[in-house]
Amino acid sequence: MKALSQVGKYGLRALLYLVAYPPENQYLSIRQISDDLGLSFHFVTKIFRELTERGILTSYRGPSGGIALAKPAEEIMLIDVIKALEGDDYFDKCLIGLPHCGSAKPCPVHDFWKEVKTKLQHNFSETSLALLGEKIRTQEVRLDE
Amino acid sequence: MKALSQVGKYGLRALLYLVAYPPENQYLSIRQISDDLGLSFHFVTKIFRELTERGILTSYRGPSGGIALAKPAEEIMLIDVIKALEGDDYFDKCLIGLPHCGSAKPCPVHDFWKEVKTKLQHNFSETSLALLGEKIRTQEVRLDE
DNA sequence: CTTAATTAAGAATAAATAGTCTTAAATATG
DNA sequence: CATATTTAAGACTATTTATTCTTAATTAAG
Repeated sequence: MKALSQVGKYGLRALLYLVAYPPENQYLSIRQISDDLGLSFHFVTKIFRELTERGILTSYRGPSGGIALAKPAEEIMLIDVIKALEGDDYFDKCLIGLPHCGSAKPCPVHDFWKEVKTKLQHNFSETSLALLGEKIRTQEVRLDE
Repeated sequence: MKALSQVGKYGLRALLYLVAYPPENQYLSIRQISDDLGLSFHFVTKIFRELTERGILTSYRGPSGGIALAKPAEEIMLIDVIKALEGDDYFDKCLIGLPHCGSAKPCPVHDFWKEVKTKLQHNFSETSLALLGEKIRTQEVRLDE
Protein backbone atom coordinates (compact mmCIF):
# COMPACT_ATOMS: atom_id res chain seq x y z
CA MET A 1 0.00 0.00 0.00
CA LYS A 2 1.56 3.22 -1.20
CA ALA A 3 0.23 5.52 1.49
CA LEU A 4 2.75 8.30 0.91
CA SER A 5 4.20 9.90 -2.22
CA GLN A 6 7.95 10.23 -2.66
CA VAL A 7 7.64 13.75 -1.30
CA GLY A 8 5.98 12.37 1.81
CA LYS A 9 8.48 9.56 2.28
CA TYR A 10 11.61 11.61 1.74
CA GLY A 11 10.25 14.59 3.65
CA LEU A 12 9.39 12.52 6.67
CA ARG A 13 12.72 10.70 6.64
CA ALA A 14 14.68 13.93 6.34
CA LEU A 15 12.67 15.55 9.10
CA LEU A 16 13.17 12.56 11.37
CA TYR A 17 16.91 12.78 10.75
CA LEU A 18 16.87 16.35 11.99
CA VAL A 19 14.88 15.39 15.07
CA ALA A 20 16.95 12.33 15.84
CA TYR A 21 20.32 13.99 15.38
CA PRO A 22 19.87 17.63 16.34
CA PRO A 23 22.89 19.77 15.40
CA GLU A 24 25.16 21.48 17.90
CA ASN A 25 24.66 24.71 16.01
CA GLN A 26 21.30 26.31 15.62
CA TYR A 27 20.86 25.07 12.06
CA LEU A 28 21.52 21.81 10.27
CA SER A 29 22.41 22.00 6.58
CA ILE A 30 20.23 20.25 4.04
CA ARG A 31 23.39 18.96 2.40
CA GLN A 32 24.31 16.95 5.46
CA ILE A 33 20.86 15.41 5.72
CA SER A 34 20.62 14.51 2.05
CA ASP A 35 24.16 13.11 1.92
CA ASP A 36 23.67 11.07 5.07
CA LEU A 37 20.35 9.63 3.97
CA GLY A 38 21.36 9.22 0.33
CA LEU A 39 18.63 11.51 -0.94
CA SER A 40 18.80 14.14 -3.67
CA PHE A 41 19.91 17.46 -2.18
CA HIS A 42 17.73 19.47 -4.55
CA PHE A 43 14.69 17.34 -3.95
CA VAL A 44 15.01 17.56 -0.18
CA THR A 45 15.53 21.31 -0.48
CA LYS A 46 12.31 21.64 -2.43
CA ILE A 47 10.40 19.54 0.07
CA PHE A 48 11.79 21.51 3.00
CA ARG A 49 10.72 24.79 1.42
CA GLU A 50 7.15 23.57 1.70
CA LEU A 51 7.65 22.55 5.33
CA THR A 52 9.10 25.99 6.01
CA GLU A 53 6.09 27.68 4.41
CA ARG A 54 3.83 25.50 6.53
CA GLY A 55 5.53 26.60 9.72
CA ILE A 56 7.12 23.29 10.58
CA LEU A 57 10.67 24.38 9.78
CA THR A 58 12.56 27.64 9.82
CA SER A 59 15.51 28.26 7.56
CA TYR A 60 18.50 30.52 7.49
CA ARG A 61 20.69 31.25 4.50
CA GLY A 62 24.42 31.72 4.32
CA PRO A 63 27.40 30.02 5.97
CA SER A 64 26.45 27.85 8.95
CA GLY A 65 22.85 28.32 7.90
CA GLY A 66 20.43 25.52 7.28
CA ILE A 67 17.08 24.43 8.63
CA ALA A 68 15.71 23.90 12.11
CA LEU A 69 12.41 22.97 13.69
CA ALA A 70 10.11 25.96 14.02
CA LYS A 71 8.74 24.57 17.28
CA PRO A 72 9.91 22.11 19.93
CA ALA A 73 9.77 18.54 18.60
CA GLU A 74 7.28 17.73 21.36
CA GLU A 75 4.78 20.09 19.75
CA ILE A 76 5.05 18.83 16.18
CA MET A 77 2.75 15.92 15.57
CA LEU A 78 3.11 13.42 12.77
CA ILE A 79 -0.26 14.45 11.42
CA ASP A 80 0.95 18.02 10.89
CA VAL A 81 3.87 16.76 8.86
CA ILE A 82 1.80 14.39 6.77
CA LYS A 83 -0.82 17.00 6.02
CA ALA A 84 1.89 19.47 5.08
CA LEU A 85 3.53 16.97 2.74
CA GLU A 86 0.48 15.23 1.29
CA GLY A 87 -2.25 17.84 1.49
CA ASP A 88 -4.85 18.74 4.08
CA ASP A 89 -7.40 16.44 2.48
CA TYR A 90 -5.20 13.42 3.11
CA PHE A 91 -7.78 11.72 5.33
CA ASP A 92 -10.81 12.71 3.29
CA LYS A 93 -10.45 10.50 0.24
CA CYS A 94 -12.88 7.76 -0.80
CA LEU A 95 -11.14 4.43 -1.24
CA ILE A 96 -12.66 3.84 -4.67
CA GLY A 97 -12.51 7.49 -5.69
CA LEU A 98 -16.19 8.49 -5.65
CA PRO A 99 -16.24 12.29 -5.42
CA HIS A 100 -19.44 12.54 -3.40
CA CYS A 101 -18.82 9.59 -1.10
CA GLY A 102 -19.67 10.48 2.48
CA SER A 103 -22.11 9.54 5.22
CA ALA A 104 -25.00 10.80 3.06
CA LYS A 105 -23.96 8.91 -0.08
CA PRO A 106 -21.65 6.16 1.14
CA CYS A 107 -19.77 3.87 -1.20
CA PRO A 108 -19.78 0.13 -0.49
CA VAL A 109 -16.68 0.36 1.69
CA HIS A 110 -17.24 3.81 3.16
CA ASP A 111 -17.86 2.85 6.79
CA PHE A 112 -14.96 0.49 6.94
CA TRP A 113 -12.56 2.87 5.26
CA LYS A 114 -13.70 5.79 7.39
CA GLU A 115 -12.86 3.77 10.47
CA VAL A 116 -9.39 2.96 9.16
CA LYS A 117 -8.72 6.61 8.36
CA THR A 118 -10.01 7.80 11.74
CA LYS A 119 -7.73 5.43 13.62
CA LEU A 120 -4.75 6.46 11.53
CA GLN A 121 -5.55 10.10 11.99
CA HIS A 122 -5.86 9.59 15.72
CA ASN A 123 -2.57 7.78 15.96
CA PHE A 124 -0.75 10.37 13.88
CA SER A 125 -2.22 13.10 16.07
CA GLU A 126 -0.80 11.52 19.20
CA THR A 127 2.67 10.85 17.86
CA SER A 128 5.17 13.68 18.24
CA LEU A 129 8.41 14.05 16.34
CA ALA A 130 10.14 14.08 19.73
CA LEU A 131 8.92 10.56 20.44
CA LEU A 132 10.10 9.27 17.07
CA GLY A 133 13.45 11.02 17.43
CA GLU A 134 13.98 9.39 20.80
CA LYS A 135 13.09 6.02 19.32
CA ILE A 136 15.70 6.45 16.61
CA ARG A 137 18.40 7.61 19.02
CA THR A 138 17.91 4.69 21.37
CA GLN A 139 18.68 2.40 18.43
CA GLU A 140 15.40 0.55 18.54
CA VAL A 141 14.82 1.58 14.96
CA ARG A 142 16.63 2.95 11.96
CA LEU A 143 16.21 5.62 9.36
CA ASP A 144 18.33 4.30 6.50
CA GLU A 145 18.35 1.16 4.33
CA MET B 1 -4.79 8.92 1.57
CA LYS B 2 -4.50 7.55 -1.93
CA ALA B 3 -4.57 3.86 -1.10
CA LEU B 4 -5.47 2.69 -4.61
CA SER B 5 -4.29 3.68 -8.08
CA GLN B 6 -6.81 4.59 -10.78
CA VAL B 7 -6.54 1.02 -12.00
CA GLY B 8 -7.48 -0.19 -8.54
CA LYS B 9 -10.34 2.26 -8.11
CA TYR B 10 -11.89 1.76 -11.54
CA GLY B 11 -11.29 -1.97 -11.50
CA LEU B 12 -12.98 -2.41 -8.16
CA ARG B 13 -15.91 -0.22 -9.11
CA ALA B 14 -16.44 -2.04 -12.39
CA LEU B 15 -16.20 -5.41 -10.70
CA LEU B 16 -18.68 -4.38 -8.02
CA TYR B 17 -21.09 -3.29 -10.75
CA LEU B 18 -20.96 -6.79 -12.21
CA VAL B 19 -21.52 -8.35 -8.80
CA ALA B 20 -24.31 -5.99 -7.82
CA TYR B 21 -26.19 -6.19 -11.12
CA PRO B 22 -25.54 -9.66 -12.52
CA PRO B 23 -26.76 -10.03 -16.12
CA GLU B 24 -29.56 -12.31 -17.19
CA ASN B 25 -27.28 -13.76 -19.82
CA GLN B 26 -24.11 -15.54 -18.95
CA TYR B 27 -21.93 -12.55 -19.83
CA LEU B 28 -22.12 -8.84 -19.21
CA SER B 29 -20.53 -6.57 -21.80
CA ILE B 30 -17.76 -4.21 -20.75
CA ARG B 31 -19.48 -1.50 -22.75
CA GLN B 32 -22.51 -1.58 -20.50
CA ILE B 33 -20.42 -1.36 -17.35
CA SER B 34 -18.24 1.47 -18.60
CA ASP B 35 -21.19 3.43 -19.97
CA ASP B 36 -23.21 3.01 -16.80
CA LEU B 37 -20.36 3.98 -14.49
CA GLY B 38 -19.04 6.72 -16.78
CA LEU B 39 -15.65 5.08 -17.14
CA SER B 40 -13.51 4.73 -20.25
CA PHE B 41 -14.43 1.57 -22.13
CA HIS B 42 -10.87 0.95 -23.26
CA PHE B 43 -9.44 1.52 -19.83
CA VAL B 44 -11.90 -0.84 -18.17
CA THR B 45 -11.21 -3.40 -20.89
CA LYS B 46 -7.50 -3.22 -20.15
CA ILE B 47 -8.08 -3.58 -16.42
CA PHE B 48 -10.42 -6.52 -16.92
CA ARG B 49 -7.86 -8.33 -19.06
CA GLU B 50 -5.62 -8.41 -16.02
CA LEU B 51 -8.44 -9.69 -13.82
CA THR B 52 -9.11 -12.38 -16.40
CA GLU B 53 -5.46 -13.44 -16.40
CA ARG B 54 -5.53 -13.57 -12.64
CA GLY B 55 -8.50 -15.93 -12.66
CA ILE B 56 -11.03 -13.53 -11.18
CA LEU B 57 -12.99 -13.05 -14.40
CA THR B 58 -13.66 -15.12 -17.49
CA SER B 59 -14.38 -13.56 -20.83
CA TYR B 60 -16.07 -14.53 -24.02
CA ARG B 61 -15.75 -12.81 -27.38
CA GLY B 62 -18.38 -12.18 -29.98
CA PRO B 63 -22.03 -11.16 -29.94
CA SER B 64 -23.62 -11.49 -26.51
CA GLY B 65 -20.15 -12.07 -25.14
CA GLY B 66 -18.61 -10.13 -22.32
CA ILE B 67 -17.14 -10.91 -18.94
CA ALA B 68 -18.33 -12.91 -15.96
CA LEU B 69 -17.00 -13.91 -12.58
CA ALA B 70 -14.73 -16.94 -12.81
CA LYS B 71 -16.00 -18.15 -9.44
CA PRO B 72 -19.07 -17.59 -7.29
CA ALA B 73 -19.02 -14.10 -5.76
CA GLU B 74 -18.99 -15.71 -2.32
CA GLU B 75 -15.57 -17.13 -3.06
CA ILE B 76 -13.91 -13.97 -4.33
CA MET B 77 -12.49 -11.93 -1.51
CA LEU B 78 -11.69 -8.25 -1.69
CA ILE B 79 -8.06 -9.03 -0.96
CA ASP B 80 -7.80 -11.15 -4.13
CA VAL B 81 -9.10 -8.27 -6.20
CA ILE B 82 -6.83 -5.69 -4.62
CA LYS B 83 -3.76 -7.87 -4.98
CA ALA B 84 -4.65 -8.55 -8.60
CA LEU B 85 -5.09 -4.85 -9.32
CA GLU B 86 -2.32 -3.37 -7.18
CA GLY B 87 0.25 -6.14 -6.99
CA ASP B 88 0.88 -9.01 -4.60
CA ASP B 89 3.23 -6.90 -2.50
CA TYR B 90 0.46 -4.46 -1.67
CA PHE B 91 0.66 -5.10 2.07
CA ASP B 92 4.43 -5.36 2.25
CA LYS B 93 5.47 -1.76 1.77
CA CYS B 94 7.31 0.35 4.34
CA LEU B 95 5.44 3.59 5.06
CA ILE B 96 8.54 5.73 4.54
CA GLY B 97 9.91 3.59 1.72
CA LEU B 98 12.90 1.93 3.36
CA PRO B 99 13.72 -1.12 1.24
CA HIS B 100 14.99 -3.28 4.10
CA CYS B 101 12.44 -2.28 6.68
CA GLY B 102 11.12 -5.30 8.55
CA SER B 103 11.10 -6.80 12.01
CA ALA B 104 14.89 -7.16 11.88
CA LYS B 105 15.55 -3.59 10.74
CA PRO B 106 12.41 -1.67 11.63
CA CYS B 107 11.85 1.94 10.63
CA PRO B 108 10.52 4.36 13.26
CA VAL B 109 6.91 3.61 12.38
CA HIS B 110 7.27 -0.04 11.40
CA ASP B 111 5.31 -1.64 14.27
CA PHE B 112 2.46 0.79 14.01
CA TRP B 113 2.23 0.54 10.24
CA LYS B 114 2.51 -3.23 10.31
CA GLU B 115 -0.49 -3.34 12.61
CA VAL B 116 -2.53 -1.11 10.31
CA LYS B 117 -1.68 -3.24 7.30
CA THR B 118 -2.45 -6.48 9.12
CA LYS B 119 -5.89 -5.26 10.15
CA LEU B 120 -6.64 -4.08 6.63
CA GLN B 121 -5.45 -7.34 5.16
CA HIS B 122 -7.59 -9.24 7.60
CA ASN B 123 -10.67 -7.21 6.82
CA PHE B 124 -10.17 -7.51 3.07
CA SER B 125 -9.70 -11.25 3.46
CA GLU B 126 -13.06 -11.59 5.18
CA THR B 127 -15.05 -9.45 2.77
CA SER B 128 -16.47 -11.24 -0.24
CA LEU B 129 -17.70 -9.63 -3.42
CA ALA B 130 -21.05 -11.26 -2.71
CA LEU B 131 -21.39 -9.28 0.51
CA LEU B 132 -20.58 -6.00 -1.19
CA GLY B 133 -22.92 -6.78 -4.08
CA GLU B 134 -25.75 -7.42 -1.66
CA LYS B 135 -24.98 -4.15 0.13
CA ILE B 136 -25.22 -2.25 -3.14
CA ARG B 137 -28.45 -3.97 -4.22
CA THR B 138 -30.21 -3.26 -0.95
CA GLN B 139 -29.58 0.45 -1.54
CA GLU B 140 -27.59 1.01 1.59
CA VAL B 141 -24.74 2.23 -0.53
CA ARG B 142 -23.96 3.42 -4.03
CA LEU B 143 -21.42 2.84 -6.73
CA ASP B 144 -21.61 6.06 -8.70
CA GLU B 145 -21.08 9.76 -7.93
C1' DC C 1 34.27 44.42 -0.59
C1' DT C 2 35.02 39.75 -2.11
C1' DT C 3 34.31 35.12 -1.63
C1' DA C 4 32.20 31.03 -0.05
C1' DA C 5 28.27 28.81 1.88
C1' DT C 6 23.90 28.29 2.15
C1' DT C 7 18.56 28.32 1.06
C1' DA C 8 14.82 30.16 -2.51
C1' DA C 9 12.59 29.89 -6.69
C1' DG C 10 11.21 27.93 -10.44
C1' DA C 11 12.43 26.09 -15.14
C1' DA C 12 13.63 21.94 -17.42
C1' DT C 13 13.86 16.99 -17.88
C1' DA C 14 12.78 12.19 -16.82
C1' DA C 15 9.91 8.59 -15.40
C1' DA C 16 5.68 6.64 -14.10
C1' DT C 17 0.88 6.46 -14.45
C1' DA C 18 -3.32 7.18 -16.83
C1' DG C 19 -5.94 7.07 -20.76
C1' DT C 20 -6.89 6.54 -25.93
C1' DC C 21 -6.64 4.42 -30.28
C1' DT C 22 -5.93 0.97 -33.81
C1' DT C 23 -5.87 -3.53 -35.36
C1' DA C 24 -6.53 -8.45 -34.62
C1' DA C 25 -9.05 -12.46 -33.10
C1' DA C 26 -13.19 -14.89 -31.87
C1' DT C 27 -17.90 -15.91 -32.41
C1' DA C 28 -22.98 -15.54 -33.30
C1' DT C 29 -26.34 -14.91 -36.75
C1' DG C 30 -28.43 -14.42 -41.15
C1' DC D 1 -19.62 -17.00 -46.15
C1' DA D 2 -20.40 -12.01 -44.80
C1' DT D 3 -21.32 -9.04 -41.28
C1' DA D 4 -21.78 -7.33 -36.76
C1' DT D 5 -20.39 -7.70 -31.98
C1' DT D 6 -17.42 -8.38 -28.68
C1' DT D 7 -12.75 -8.98 -26.09
C1' DA D 8 -7.30 -9.15 -26.81
C1' DA D 9 -3.15 -6.97 -27.53
C1' DG D 10 -0.31 -3.53 -27.58
C1' DA D 11 1.16 0.96 -29.59
C1' DC D 12 0.52 5.63 -28.81
C1' DT D 13 -0.48 9.99 -26.35
C1' DA D 14 -1.40 12.80 -22.30
C1' DT D 15 -0.97 13.87 -17.61
C1' DT D 16 1.03 13.64 -13.23
C1' DT D 17 4.76 12.87 -10.30
C1' DA D 18 9.55 12.76 -9.51
C1' DT D 19 14.03 14.56 -10.13
C1' DT D 20 17.62 17.63 -11.73
C1' DC D 21 19.44 21.95 -13.00
C1' DT D 22 20.25 26.90 -13.14
C1' DT D 23 20.16 31.25 -11.27
C1' DA D 24 19.13 34.46 -7.52
C1' DA D 25 19.19 36.02 -2.79
C1' DT D 26 21.13 36.04 1.80
C1' DT D 27 24.72 36.07 5.05
C1' DA D 28 29.26 35.10 7.47
C1' DA D 29 34.03 35.83 7.45
C1' DG D 30 38.37 37.36 5.78
